[in-house]
Amino acid sequence: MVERSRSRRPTIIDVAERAGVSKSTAARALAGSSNITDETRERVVKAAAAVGYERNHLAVGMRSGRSGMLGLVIPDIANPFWAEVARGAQDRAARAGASLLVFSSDWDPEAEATHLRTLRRARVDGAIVNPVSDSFDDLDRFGMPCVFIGSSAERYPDISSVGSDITQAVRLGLDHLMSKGHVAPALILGPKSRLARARFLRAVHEHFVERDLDPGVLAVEDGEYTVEGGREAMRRLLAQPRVGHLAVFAANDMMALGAMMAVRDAGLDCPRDVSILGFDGIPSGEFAWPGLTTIAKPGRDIGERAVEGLFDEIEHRPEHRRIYMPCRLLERGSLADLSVAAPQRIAGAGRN
Amino acid sequence: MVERSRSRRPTIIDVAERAGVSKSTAARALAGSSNITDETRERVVKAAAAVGYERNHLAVGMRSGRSGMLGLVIPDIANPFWAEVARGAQDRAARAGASLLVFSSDWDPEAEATHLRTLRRARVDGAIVNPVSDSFDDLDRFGMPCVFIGSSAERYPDISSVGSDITQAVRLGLDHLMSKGHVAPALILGPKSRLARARFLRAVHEHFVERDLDPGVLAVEDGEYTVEGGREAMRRLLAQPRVGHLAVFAANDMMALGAMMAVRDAGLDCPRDVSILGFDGIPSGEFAWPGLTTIAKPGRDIGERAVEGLFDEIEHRPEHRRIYMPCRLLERGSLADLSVAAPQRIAGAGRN
DNA sequence: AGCGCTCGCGGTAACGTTCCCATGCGTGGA
DNA sequence: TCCACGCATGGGAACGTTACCGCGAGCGCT
Repeated sequence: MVERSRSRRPTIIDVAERAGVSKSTAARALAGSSNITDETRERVVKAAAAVGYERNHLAVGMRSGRSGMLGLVIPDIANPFWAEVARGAQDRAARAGASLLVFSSDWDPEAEATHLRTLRRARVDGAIVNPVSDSFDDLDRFGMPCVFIGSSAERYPDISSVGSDITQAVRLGLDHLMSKGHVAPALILGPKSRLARARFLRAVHEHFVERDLDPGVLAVEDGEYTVEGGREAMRRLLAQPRVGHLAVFAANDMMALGAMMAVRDAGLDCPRDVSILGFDGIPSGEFAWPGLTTIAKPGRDIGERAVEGLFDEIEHRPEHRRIYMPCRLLERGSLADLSVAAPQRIAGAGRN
Repeated sequence: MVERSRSRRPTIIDVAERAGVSKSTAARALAGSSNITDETRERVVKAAAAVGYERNHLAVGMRSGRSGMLGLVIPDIANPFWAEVARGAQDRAARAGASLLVFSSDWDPEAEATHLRTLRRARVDGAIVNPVSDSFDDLDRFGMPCVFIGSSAERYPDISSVGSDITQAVRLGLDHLMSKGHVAPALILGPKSRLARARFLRAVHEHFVERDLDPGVLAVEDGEYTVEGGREAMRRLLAQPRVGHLAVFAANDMMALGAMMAVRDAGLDCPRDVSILGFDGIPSGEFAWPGLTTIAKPGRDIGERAVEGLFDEIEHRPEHRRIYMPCRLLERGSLADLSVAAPQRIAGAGRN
């Protein structure tokens, strides 16, 4: 049974005294390292258990310069994608015996700066950051080993980063759309200021050019990365004159769900009249009706790889690698199959 | 401009030297405390800015016994409800200048114990825990100020806790159901082992008894707190003979969404044939079709209050309070209104 | 048998901070 | 004019840990 003093947490000195050795010996025994008699080690370990000793990581950190803590600064932990990233990072860190300090920046550069300062003061060994601003000059604001997550990381060639492979994801999506007979999907994209938008668009263009198709014919609508943004974008799309079935590739699941609402608002049916493909893989897509077919980003894997990259950075193995994690297709019900079901419907579909 | 040494982070001694004072004076100046000439203080502050000094919280923690960090152990940060709790806790902690160490236990008591040990070693000032097991004996495993979250906290009278007010939530739900003409809803509850289930059921009974109704007539199905659990429970419910419209009150939104799927699987329509009321307020409910009417738990508020309670605990203001946060109704589209549309249907409704 | 090496252990310094106490100077009152 | 008090500052210890160095004993090799 553990004797727990009411007043003070036991230190290694308490352990040493109880074991009848010096604190150096006790430390060595507990570190499991070299030059210790098995008998002495056992005595120390027993004493440690008896007094309920638990190594003080603050003191260890002070002495070694390693706190065993990592920072994670993401836009919002309550956002399902970022929660997945956090979960992956947390699991990977825990497996390496590290802890994770989590902060949400709410897409606010000032909050981000505050949190980074807090992390530096806490002497975290390094930080994983999704930079909220697409452009900021002063990389000194980090002042510790860092790994970036997301597309905006591209702007900082000196910092290694982990993100999803947007190019692969877009190709996956377009191929799937084509396999279902949707040759020229409309695009619902994010704000022009965001780097991810350019990446998405570039991938679409490449894919079309490779197939000798003209990407110029594609309708494009921009919006905020929100349900409302997608809803409005879809409204504008539906207001345009068109022939036949309408297929939409949204750059974000929230927008896709918003688009789905707009379709319903307009008295149309998804997937009968409009097909919608999302991008993210958030859980809500599963419960929508129809289920949202989407390209899922591997949020958890991204978090894990970011931690691994951060360890590399901390150990001064500066691979400075830019890692793009592959995405995968989540096929649910929001895409009509124009290719097989009813060829005659292709002509007649979407009479509106 | 900040001079940042390649090698070493500046300490208070660097600041003191640059300002031409002793480290005691520098510390006093930076602490903003007593007995310092304005001129000296200014010189120190300038020197600190010049060398880019940032107080080492590890050292502060060692010296003061306060690390400025709090622990949060929840089942799964990737679960939307817990992510909300984490967000609230994080914001409240940040407002008090504290950082949050987040861990996911995955409903595994062993993982929970490991994380608590890690938190103790990190010398967090306290921890917020959702105890995964409904019963565990050894409260010593905490060994630091603690606040519990959730129903299972009820078993530990010595530890203050924060949770949602299940009684109020159930009444709110039942009142709303009755106002829509659903007098005897079927219940989809969690596993019998969970304390929350008993709380829920007790609240239902009280509510019925107060109205001189017999709670014995209510159909009850149990299941895991998952989509699949809800789906199966609903399947069993639909297999029972019944007359008229079926109303269901699920103890959890995931189960409610699963139930909605089962309704669709059976070729029925929600809310035309079956009304479903959920409990949690997860975002996915908004995107389901129809939108899930539900009782929303104030996850964020719970996280905030838990941190406040933890501060009380740390400051030895042992209020030992049991706080129940009120829930609110989120009205969407999954409930049929039998009271106005077709009064004659009420007679036939919910006889089962 | 003697020398040297290895091994087990103890002592001490150092990490960066804050707090307590001492010191010295200036000022006001008797 | 002298003493006492207050205030700004400096010096040192302590928080708990680990790394380094040194010492003594034992053992093996020449």
